[in-house]
Order: sequence, then C-alpha cells, then structure tokens
Amino acid sequence: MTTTAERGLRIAELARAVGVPRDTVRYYERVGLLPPPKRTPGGYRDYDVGAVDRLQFIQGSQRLGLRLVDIGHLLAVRDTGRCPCEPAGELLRRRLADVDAQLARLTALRAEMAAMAAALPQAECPDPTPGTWCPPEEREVIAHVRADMSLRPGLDRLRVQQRLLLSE
Amino acid sequence: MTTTAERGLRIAELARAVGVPRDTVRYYERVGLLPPPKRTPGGYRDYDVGAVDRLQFIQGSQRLGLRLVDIGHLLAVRDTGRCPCEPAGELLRRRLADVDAQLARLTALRAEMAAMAAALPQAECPDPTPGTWCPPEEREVIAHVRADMSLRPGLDRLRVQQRLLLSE
DNA sequence: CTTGACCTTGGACTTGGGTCCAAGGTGCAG
DNA sequence: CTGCACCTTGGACCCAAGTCCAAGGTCAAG
Repeated sequence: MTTTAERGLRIAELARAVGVPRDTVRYYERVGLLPPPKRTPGGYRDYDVGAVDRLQFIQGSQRLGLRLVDIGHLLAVRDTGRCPCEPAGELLRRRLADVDAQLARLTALRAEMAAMAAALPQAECPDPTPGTWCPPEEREVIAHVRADMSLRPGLDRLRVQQRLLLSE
Repeated sequence: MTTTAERGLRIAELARAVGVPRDTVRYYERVGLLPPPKRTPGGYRDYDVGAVDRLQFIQGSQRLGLRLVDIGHLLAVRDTGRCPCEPAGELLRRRLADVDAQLARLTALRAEMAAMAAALPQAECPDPTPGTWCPPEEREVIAHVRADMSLRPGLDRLRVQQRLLLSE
C-alpha cells in the first residue's frame, strides 16, 4: 500500500494559498461555506487540496459581486451535482441587470459631480456667508445642483452605492 | 416688538419635511451633523427652518456618495464661512476619480459576467460531477473565468463594491 | 381632568463580513 | 525536555448608518 496517508493542509497553509486570513477560513466554516474538514488526532483542521479550489471559488464569486449567502447556494448546487447552469445563469443574469443599473446610476452621478466640480471656482473666491454655500454667482449653480440633489426621489439602492464610493 | 416667538418645528415635522425617520434626525444630532437645536420649556427639540435646509443638504450629499463623516467636514466649512470651494472641490475631485475607477471596474465586471452567462448552456445540459462545475466543454470556459477571478490581485476596494452589487 | 398624540432618554439591536483575543493544547526541532 | 510556532475554542468587537424599544414626560383638545 503506497497510500501514504499524507497530511493535508493546515489552516494557515490553506489561508496562505488563497491569500485570506486564517480567521476568514474559520469564519467561512462557521457560516457553512466550507465543510468542516477532517481533523488530525490533535484536533487540527486538516484540509485537502479541494479546499483551495473551493476557497478560490468563493473569492472569485465575491469579486463578481455575490454575497456569501448566494455563494452558498451556488456551492450547494455544485456539491449536489445537479446542473448548476440554470440557477447559476439565473443568478448571473440578475446580477448583470444590477450591474447595468449600477453603471447607469454611476454614469449619471459622474456627470452630476463633474458639473458641480466645474461650477466651483478655481482658486480665489471671496468667503461666503456662513450657513450658505459659496458667494452669490456660484450660489445659483450650487443651488441648482442642490435642488437636484435633494429633490430626486429616494432611490434607496443608492444608499448601498454610497458606501462603495467612499473607501477614503 | 413684533418678535412673535414663533414655535419652530418639532422633530416629527422636520423629519416629515425631508422624508426621513425621526430617529435618523436624532442620530444625525448624536453624530454631530445637526447642531443641538433649541429646546421648548418642556424639553422638546425646537428646530428653525434652516434645519430643513441642512438636512436636505445631508440627504443630497449622501446621494452623491459621500459618507456622513465627509458630509460633516463639508458642513463644518460651510458653517465656518471659510471658502468651501477649495475643500469641496478637493473632495469632489477625489470622489470623481473614485467614481471613474469604479466605472472602469464595473465595466470590466460586466464584461466578465456577460462572458460567464454566455458560456452557460441554455437549458438541458448533463449534470456535472459533484464538486466540479458544469460538464467538460463548458468547464474550460468556466475554468478560465474562474482562474481570472481568482488570480486577479487583491483589489480590496472591490470588497466594497460587492456589497453594493447585492441589494437582492 | 383625562385622553391621546407626541416627545424625551439611553441603550440595545440590525446587516455583512469579518477580525481579534485569551487561555489553553499540539507538534516538532534542538 | 524545552522552546517555540502553530493550532483550538467561544465570544467579543469592528464598521456604517441607522432602527427599535421601554419608561416616562409634555401638550393640546374636549
């Protein structure tokens, strides 16, 4: 028997292999994305190479904008061996629509911001009165933009978008 | 003296005026976006009409993708009366760059997702083996996309973007 | 005066995806 | 055998931007 019961990956090795923190791997296990691995006699997690694949899949799916729960669904169908194309396609198509909507919103946003930026004077402008915004001439432009800003109906989705724009 | 000490807005009135929950107004006060208003003898918050303006400004800025902290900075310069054009312009230009970067990423993402979706067969496809993903022919395409997905260097910014794509 | 709508507060809870910690166990080289 | 790196666990904490709650106070109408 040459079945050398080769020792799989320890958690740090797996984590390093895909470039995530160890805690994240444990977290994925906690939330059910990674099945509980075999354990060494001492209780250490003992992953086989498939785990690298799975973890990479999770990472990739995340980059495609899927939430962990959705990735979980995807993994579930992948695991059962039923054709994943239907649900995966469904998911992808929905996300694609989202991305398109997002692109449209971002494009509009970009135009708006560019307009605002253009409206702001280059350098020396007299200090405005507190509580207002920019001296008279500019004020009209800004007021326009502002009205535009405040009157637009509540696209709650945008809330989500803002978070992303931010990053610092 | 015709200074009729007219009663300002109660919190619910202010909130209704701009279409936010009462709690949000209090929250903004807690985090320093709204100054603590006058109080009625009974301790009720007593807002003047300027608060509507300020709250609308906050809402508008949020729609432009600013975080509350950033909006706070903006409001601070607005309040001090120093020319806001410089910092505001700075902020706007940075955000604009972010939006551009985001647009680029989203566009790439869209292409990638479209490719994936196109690669998925329409309907009847043989069930794949568990743990893999789609039958052989498609598998290559997917594998390619997947490699692309997993090998791309860690643009951590994307993490933020994902959140946004999600909405459900 | 009573009723009911409104207001006050501090604090806890939410979502999503982690991240960190302390106390203690394991594995292996020297 | 010692030392050290690594592992285990449960649980607490983080961010953002709220949201909800209970216990109690206020105000205006009837």
